[in-house]
Parts: sequence; structure tokens; C-alpha cells
Amino acid sequence: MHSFQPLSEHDPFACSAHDHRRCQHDALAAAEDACRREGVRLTPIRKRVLELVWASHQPVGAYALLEQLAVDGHRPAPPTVYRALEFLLEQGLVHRIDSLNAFVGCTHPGERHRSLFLICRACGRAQELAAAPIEQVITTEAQRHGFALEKLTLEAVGLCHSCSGS
Amino acid sequence: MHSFQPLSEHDPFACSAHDHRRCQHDALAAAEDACRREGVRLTPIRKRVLELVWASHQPVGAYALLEQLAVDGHRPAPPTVYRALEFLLEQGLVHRIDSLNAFVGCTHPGERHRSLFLICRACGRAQELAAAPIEQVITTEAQRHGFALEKLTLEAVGLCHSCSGS
DNA sequence: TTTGCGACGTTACACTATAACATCGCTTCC
DNA sequence: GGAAGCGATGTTATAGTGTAACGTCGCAAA
Repeated sequence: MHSFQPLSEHDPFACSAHDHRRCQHDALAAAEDACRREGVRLTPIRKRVLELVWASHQPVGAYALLEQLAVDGHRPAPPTVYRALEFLLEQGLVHRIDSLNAFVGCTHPGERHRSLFLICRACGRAQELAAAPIEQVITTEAQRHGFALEKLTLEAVGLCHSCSGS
Repeated sequence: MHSFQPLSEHDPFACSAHDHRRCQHDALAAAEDACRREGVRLTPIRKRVLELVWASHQPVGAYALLEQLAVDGHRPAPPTVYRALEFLLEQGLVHRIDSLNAFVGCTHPGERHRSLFLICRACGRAQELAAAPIEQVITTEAQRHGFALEKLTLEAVGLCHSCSGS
């Protein structure tokens, strides 16, 4: 078993310039570790859903996942995949992109963090960035209004460096 | 006709402490002005939808609007209200809250701006804040990754000062 | 062996959104 | 005046997203 490479500095927009099987493999290995540490079960379905989410860096919808699962021969109903996604969300293994109704693998599982997503409207890929500095500004601003912040949705849509032609 | 009071400093979480009819009235007056300036038509349906959106400071779903319209006797089909909302979005008179699939009146119509929304999970109200400082941080961060930012979704969920008991 | 529980299966449905085409009223232009 | 064009709305149907409720199954603890 090779040492797990934290996915932090990965650029999903560097299209063909990266070995994506490595991303997927590392993410699954990290998930196994995380679930073992937490004492929760990464069942075959949950693992398969996570694997499918990590099939690309493009956020993927629940029904697209269902179609992929159908290819395996399973043909589960919607609740099955939603339950798997709920589990993965709770364990911090995937994120939900509200503006797309879609899900994407978390690049920092295990670390407590908030994220900012850069979503390319051309290639559909999303990059997760640590939102710590922004979080600080927003928390302060919220407090100024007596607001106790719990959840944060930070999503930017635009063009990535590959798609803007530069 | 009384002078239009910019809605900027209004606190929607100050529950009963404000005359909400005033909010609604001012928003409609501002919308009339904005549409006249832009040379677009604030038709009866569009105006009514805007009025309903401004019936509270709680983001409201498209189907809830449909139900309200039905009370008037209209009973329009979904496309009618979605078209009205699309128009209001284009004119910058309402915002869509992605994390809620809901719509809320814009408190700064006419001004070019990005917004951060504070959404109380207890009372359901939302406050719109100018996101200029945060936008600056995010734009810079995006540029550092070669990402050309176009749209921004900034939504914070938590407890407002009224609901947290303070 | 029984009991409890977590995970998954299954059915049915609720909620959100849009495509496609019809109609209607208004303006423009000959 | 009549035809053409166009924006707004009506209408029908359907696509896409998400969940409630209940049943089943297997495993572990008592």
C-alpha cells in the first residue's frame, strides 16, 4: 500500500495532464481509512457510489449515479443512492453543490474545513479550495449582525484556465 | 408619492419591529421605476409575483407562489410563475437562493452588486448583505487559479439574533 | 433463540423546473 | 385596413430532483 498523497494541490482543470485513476484510487483509500477510524461501515454500495462520484472532477447528479449503478446490473431505486450520498456527506467524503444539485468528491476528507468551489461552466469540472480566509471575513460579518453561522455555501461559476483558452 | 427610502440598512430579523407593508410598497415602487428606466414591462402578473415574493423576508418557492396566485382566482400553470421569476431575476428585482430552491426580493435593485445571504434556519428569514469585500477576496483567489469568475453563490445558514434568543 | 439494529429494497409520491406549442393583443409597415 | 412580427401568457405534457413509509434481511449481542 503506497503512502496516501493528500489531494490538496491538485488542479482538476489540468485536463488530461493528470492520472485521474490515481485521484480515484487515493480517494477510495482515504475513505476506507476514514471509515475505519470512525467505526462506520463503507459498504459495497457506499463505496461504489463514492467511486462513481470520483469517476471525474465533474459534480454528478444523483440520477446520473443511478444510471451508472444500473450498468453494474443493480438497478437500485432513488432512495438507495440518496442514502449512500447522505452517508458520504455525513462522513465528509463528498460535498453537495447546491447550485448544480450535484455531488463531488471531497479533496480533504478528515480535515475540518469549509470549501469554496470554482465551477467551470464549459467543462463542468469543479475545484475545491480551502475557504478559511473567506470564512473568517464572513463569520465576522455575520457576527456583526448577530447571526450565528453554521453552514456555508460558497460556489463560483465561470471559466477555468483550460476552457478560457489561455 | 413619498420619497423612496433605500432598503439598505433594513434588518429583516427584527421581527415585528418593522412595518413590513412599507418594505413591500417601497420594493414595488422601486421596481416600477427600474422597469420604466429599462424600458421593460412590469405586467400585472410580474408585479403580483414580486408583491408575493415581498410578502415576507422569507425566501419563497415557486409553487408556494403558484398557490398564492390561485387565491386570486388565476390558477396559472408553473411556466407562468417561472417566467415571471425569470424576468424579475433578469431585472435584478429578486434573487434565487440556491440552497433553498427559493426566491427573495432584492434589497438593492438597480445597483450592480453581489450578495451574501444570511438565512435563519429557525424563522426562515433571509438578510441580504453587500458582498463586495468577500467578492474581492474570492476574485483574487480565483484569478490565482486562472479562473474567470462570472457568477457567485454566497449563502450562510445559521441562527439569527432573534432566534438565538439573544 | 430471541431481540435489536443498521443497511438496503420497494413502492409511492412530493416537489422543482422546463419543453413545446397555442393563443392573444399590440405595434409596425406596406 | 390588412398582414406580419413579436412579446406575453395559456396549456399540456413531461423531465429532473428528492423523500416518506414500510418491508426484508443479516448480523451481533443478550
